[in-house]
Amino acid sequence: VVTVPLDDERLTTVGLFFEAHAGLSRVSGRELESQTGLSVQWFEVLLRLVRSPGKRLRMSDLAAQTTLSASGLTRAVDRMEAARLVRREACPTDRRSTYAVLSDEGEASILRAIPVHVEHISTVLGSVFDDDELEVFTELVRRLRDVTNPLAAQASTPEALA
Amino acid sequence: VVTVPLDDERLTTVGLFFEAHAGLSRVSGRELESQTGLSVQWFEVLLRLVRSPGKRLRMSDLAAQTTLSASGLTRAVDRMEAARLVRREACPTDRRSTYAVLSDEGEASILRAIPVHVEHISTVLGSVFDDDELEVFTELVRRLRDVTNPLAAQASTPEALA
DNA sequence: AAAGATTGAATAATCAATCTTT
DNA sequence: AAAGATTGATTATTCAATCTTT
Repeated sequence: VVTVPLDDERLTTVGLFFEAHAGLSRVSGRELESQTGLSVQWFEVLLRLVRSPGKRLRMSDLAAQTTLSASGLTRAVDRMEAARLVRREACPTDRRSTYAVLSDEGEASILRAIPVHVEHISTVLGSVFDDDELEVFTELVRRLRDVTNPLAAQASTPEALA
Repeated sequence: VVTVPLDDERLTTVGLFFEAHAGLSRVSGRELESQTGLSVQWFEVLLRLVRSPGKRLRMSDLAAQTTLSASGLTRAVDRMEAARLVRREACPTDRRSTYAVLSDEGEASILRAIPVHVEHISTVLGSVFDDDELEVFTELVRRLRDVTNPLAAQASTPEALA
């Protein structure tokens, strides 16, 4: 008798979710990298910065909004600074903090990359969902995000950007 | 005039999806690791094996079914073999192939871990979705998975398991 | 003491090259 | 030549420890 649920429904949901992520991540990462020279990670960072007031964000806030840890972000910003996409600036009001600031090159780069990426994911999502389904999917994913990743959720609320 | 869509709806969908994945992965990874000593990756591998006929899978098939690349899987199986959770066995019909085979310890380990993990993700999913929503979500995610990760999709069809 | 950021050391992931078998 | 698997070398990620500022 099988007493362990090898095929529990929620286990399946999570498994599919992880597989979908791995697939989408691989596919859109390849596309993005070949078309724009940006990795998914750099794209994420630059996108956060270009959307932020003053095109800057403190290192710790940027880490909270991406998939990177604090030290992971430090290293990533090192490399992006070497590539002239961002620069570091001291925070005048709290000398513990450092701002990552989008450079002109970084801005040009992300503004070039966004349409390419949007075009690609539109094709993918368009081939999977119709408009209503996309709306439902987005809403359900948003709720899952709010619960599992409250830091990211907080970063995108209007108050947090004030 | 802003000509680049910084807030395209599908870009938001994908962003939320990635944030949700990062959150769920972190949260359930921590829980799984602390409760069972298995990383998400090892859990995935063991789960695939325990579900497979003969509790074994060729290295290349196992790689296709997980988030690991071929060489990534080789390294992971090295470590899991050292931990006595799996062993390698030669394939009698094709000497290029190697089977990764679940050991008794590996089986005990995954059978212990599954209920813990199911319990945890049930709590999370249960706090986000009601039953109908979970069903809708699962179906939409499945379709996204089928398109973006056809290898994983293929692995779970009945024919592929025959 | 705690927050913010960084670093060193260890661990893991990836790419191309390699080896064997088909 | 191509498939299957592995290895070496490089790169990236993580953890704990460190340093400065609050």
